[in-house]
Amino acid sequence: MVMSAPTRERRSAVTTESWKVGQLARRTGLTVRALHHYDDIGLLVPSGRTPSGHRLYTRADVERLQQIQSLRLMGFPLDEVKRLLSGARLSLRRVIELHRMRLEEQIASHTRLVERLSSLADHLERSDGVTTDALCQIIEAMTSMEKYFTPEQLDTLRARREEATDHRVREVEREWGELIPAVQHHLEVGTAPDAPEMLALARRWKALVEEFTGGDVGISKAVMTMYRNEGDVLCRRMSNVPTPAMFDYIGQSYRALAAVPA
Amino acid sequence: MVMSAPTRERRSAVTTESWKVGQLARRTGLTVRALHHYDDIGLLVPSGRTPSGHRLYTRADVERLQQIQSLRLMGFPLDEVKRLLSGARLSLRRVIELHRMRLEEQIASHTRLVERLSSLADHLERSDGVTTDALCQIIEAMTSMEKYFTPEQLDTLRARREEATDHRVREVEREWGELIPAVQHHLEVGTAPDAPEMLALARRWKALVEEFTGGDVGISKAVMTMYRNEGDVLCRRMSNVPTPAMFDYIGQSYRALAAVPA
DNA sequence: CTTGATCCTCACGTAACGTGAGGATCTAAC
DNA sequence: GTTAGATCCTCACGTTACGTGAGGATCAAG
Repeated sequence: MVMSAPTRERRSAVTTESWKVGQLARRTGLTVRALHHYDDIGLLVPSGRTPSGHRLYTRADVERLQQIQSLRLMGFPLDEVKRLLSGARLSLRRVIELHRMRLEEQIASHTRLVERLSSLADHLERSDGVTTDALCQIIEAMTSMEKYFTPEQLDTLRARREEATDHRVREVEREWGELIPAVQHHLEVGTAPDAPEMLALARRWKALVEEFTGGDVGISKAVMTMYRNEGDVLCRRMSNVPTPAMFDYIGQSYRALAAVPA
Repeated sequence: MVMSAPTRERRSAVTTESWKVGQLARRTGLTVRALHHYDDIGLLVPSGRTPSGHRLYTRADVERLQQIQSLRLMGFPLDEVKRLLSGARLSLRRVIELHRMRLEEQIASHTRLVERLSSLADHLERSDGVTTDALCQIIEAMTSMEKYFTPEQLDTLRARREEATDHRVREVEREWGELIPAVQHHLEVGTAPDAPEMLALARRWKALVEEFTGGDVGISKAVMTMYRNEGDVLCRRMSNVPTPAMFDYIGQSYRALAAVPA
C-alpha cells in the first residue's frame, strides 16, 4: 500500500544494512515519534548512531520491531511487550490469560453501557423535549432497576417494551398520569379504600401493573423491593411516582377487591 | 454498605444544609480527591467556603453531583457531562449515538483481540516450550490470515480446529514435517513431477490440504492468494513452510495426478 | 492546650504517544 | 560553495480522571 520512494531510500553500499527513523517509520507504518518513544522507554534502542547523532537501526532492530508489532497487535501494553521480549516466557500462558480476562471485563462493562445507552435513547425517542434533569431521572431509575432486577428480568422487560407500540407506551404513561393524581386525591380527602370509586381505580391500577410485570412473580417482587428501599428517594426526585402512603392505600383497595368478587 | 458515623455528621442547626468534602465523599462513594478534581475543572464548584477556605456544598450542589454521577454511570467523559449539564441538549441524541458508536467500536476491537488471544493460547497449548520468537511467528501467521480470510472463513477454520483432537493436530503437523522436506529433496535432485514417488507425495499433500480447507473453494482460494503475496516472507521467517518453487513443483504433480487416473 | 481527624494547596505520576519549538544535519541542485 | 527542502535531534507540554503523597492550616473534643 505504502509507496516508497526508492531514489530516497537507496544508500551507499557500505551502510545498506541500516535505516534511519524516517525510513523505518515508512516501512513499518509507525510514526517517527513512536520510534522515539520506544527508544525512550528502552523498548527498541537503535544499535547505532551516526556521528551526528541520527539513529541507525540494523536488521536485528527491524526484526525486534516486527516482534514488537506482533505483540502489540495482540493488545499487550508496551511494558508487557518489553517483558515478554526479554525472555520472561515463564508466565506466557498466564500473561495471555490475564490479558484476555482484562479485555473480557472491559467488553462486559462496555456492553452494559451500550445497553443502558440504547435504553436511554429509547426513552428519549418516546418523549421529546427532555430536560437534562429529566434525563438524569431516567438514568437514575434505570440504574436502580439494574440493582434490583436480575439480568434476565431486565431482558424480559426490555423485550416487552420493544414489542409494545409507541402508541401503547404513551397511552400507559397517560393513564398513570391520570391514576396517580386520582388516587392521591382520594387519599387526601379520606375516601375509604373499599369505596366503589377506589375499587375501580384499583382495578385499572392492577391492570397496569400486570401489564408491566407480565404476571412474572419475580419481577413484581423486585418492584416491591425496589419500591420499599428507594421509594421515598424516587418520590422526592421524580414527579408522577406514587408515594409509600399511596402504595399502602391502594394495597388496602387490592385486598378489598379480593374480598369482593368481581 | 458504608457505615456513617452520625455523631460526626451532625452539625449545628444553622449550617445543617451544607456539607464538607469528606462528608459528601462518604455519602456519594466518591473520593475527596475526585471532588477536588471536579472543582478544579469547574464541573462541581461548591457554592460556599468557610472563612478558613474549607469547601461547603449546598443541597443544590449535592443534586448536581447526583446528576453528574448519573451521567458518569452512562460512561460519558467528564467534559461531556459538563456540556450536557450546561444545557446543551441540542445534540442530546447525537451525543448518545456517538458515544454508543465509540463504545461499540471498542467492543468490536476488544472482541477481535480476545479471539486472537484464544487462538494463540490454543496454539501454545498444543506445542509446549515455545520461544518468544516462535510466538511472534504464530502471531504473524494469524494476522496474515486475518487479512486474507473473511470472518466467516476464520470461524469455519476455528471450528474445524476445535473439533479436531489434539492427537490429530500433532499428527498433521508431523506429516507436514515429513512431506515438506521430502518434496524439497525431490525438487533438489530433479525428480520428475510425474514420477511415482512424487505422485504418492502429491496424493498425501492433497489430502492434507483438503483436510485443512474442508473442500471449501473460498478457503483454498484465500490460501493461494495469501501464499502468492506473502509466501516468500513466510518462508524467510518461518521454517517448515513450502517455498514458492516447491509449490510450483507440487502443482505439476497435481496435474500429473489428474491426467493419470487413480 | 494538645491531639487526632479533617481540611487546604501544590505537584508529580499514570499510557502511548501527538504536537509543536528551536535548532542541527543531510542531500540534491544550482 | 551555497542554498533550499527534507529530515534529524532534544526538550517539553498536553491528553483522562483522578491516586498519592508532601507540607501545612483548621477543627472538634478532652
